[in-house]
Amino acid sequence: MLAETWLKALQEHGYRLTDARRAVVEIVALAWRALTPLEVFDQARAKYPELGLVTVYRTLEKLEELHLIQRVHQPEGCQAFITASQGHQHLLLCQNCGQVMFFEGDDLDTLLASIAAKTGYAIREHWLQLFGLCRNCQ
Amino acid sequence: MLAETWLKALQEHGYRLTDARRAVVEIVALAWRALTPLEVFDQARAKYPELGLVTVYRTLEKLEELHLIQRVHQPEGCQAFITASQGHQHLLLCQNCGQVMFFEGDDLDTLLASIAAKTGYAIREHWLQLFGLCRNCQ
DNA sequence: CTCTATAATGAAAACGATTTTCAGTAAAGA
DNA sequence: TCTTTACTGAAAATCGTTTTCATTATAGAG
Repeated sequence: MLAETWLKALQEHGYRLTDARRAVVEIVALAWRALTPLEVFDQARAKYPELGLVTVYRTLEKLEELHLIQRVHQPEGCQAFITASQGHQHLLLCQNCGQVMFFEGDDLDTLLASIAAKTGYAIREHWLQLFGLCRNCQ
Repeated sequence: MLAETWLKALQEHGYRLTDARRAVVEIVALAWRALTPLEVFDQARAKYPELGLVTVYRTLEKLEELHLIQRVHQPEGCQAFITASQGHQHLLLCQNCGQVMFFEGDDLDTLLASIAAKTGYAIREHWLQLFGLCRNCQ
C-alpha cells in the first residue's frame, strides 16, 4: 500500500511515526483528487479526532520535501496536494469532479527547440497540465 | 501605448478614470516581468504617493476581469500578474531575472488526441509554461 | 523493559496576503 | 454647475499559513 511506503520513507529520513502522521498519510495516499490542507484535516479527523490542523501542514511539508506529494496549480487555487508523479509525467484534471490522472509521453523536444531558437532562451523546464472531463463526467 | 488602451477599455466598460487607476495601469502595462500587488503598489506610489494598496488590488481585479492581465503561476508563488497573452499563446519565464515572453505555435493536437484516447478524458484546455534562462542571464 | 533525549504534538498567537466596511472624495453626465 | 454614485484610503475583518511554547510520546540506549 502507498501509505505504508510513505511512512517507511518518513522513518528512513529520521522522522518519527505517530498516529497523527499516520492519519494524514492514509488520507492523502488514497486520494483520487487533490486535497487542500483543510480537506485533509477534515477527512483525517474521522480517523484521529485529536488531530490538529498544524500537524496536517507540517506533515504535508515533509511529504512534499520527500517528493511523495506535489502541489497542484488550478484556476481556483494552488493549495491542494496530490501523490507525486513518478518520472516525467504530467497532470490531467477533471474540471467537474477533480479527478487527477497522470500521463507521460509528451514529445515537446521539437517545440522546445524551436522556441529556444526564436527567443534565445535556454529552456530548462516545462509545465504541462491538461484540463477536461473524465469519462464519468462527460 | 498599452496603458492608454487599457484605460480606454476600463472606461468603455463603465469604469471611471482616476489618478490612482492611471498610476497602477501605467506600471503594470510597462512591466517586463510579473509583478505582485505589493510590487505594483511600491512602484506606482512613486507616481502617485497617496495611492492605497487596496486600490491596487481593486484595479488588478478589474484588469483581470477584462482579460488585459493574467495571473502567473510560478514555483515561488501565484500572486503576480503580467499583461495577458493575445490569442493562443503560452508563457516563457526566465528563472533568473523573471523576464516574461510569450510564444505560440505549440502543436499539441497529436499529443492531446493520444492522451484523450488513452484516458477517456474529453480534453478542453491545456496549460503549457516554459522556464529557462533568457539571453542575458545565461 | 525502563529510562531518556528530543522530535512531534495541539492550542494560541502571530503573520502575510487579501477582502470588506465605511465615511469622505471626485469623476462624469445632466 | 449640480448631482449621482463610483471610487478612494484607512481601518478592521478574514483567510490560509507559520511560529511559539509547554506538554506528550517515539525510538534508541542501557
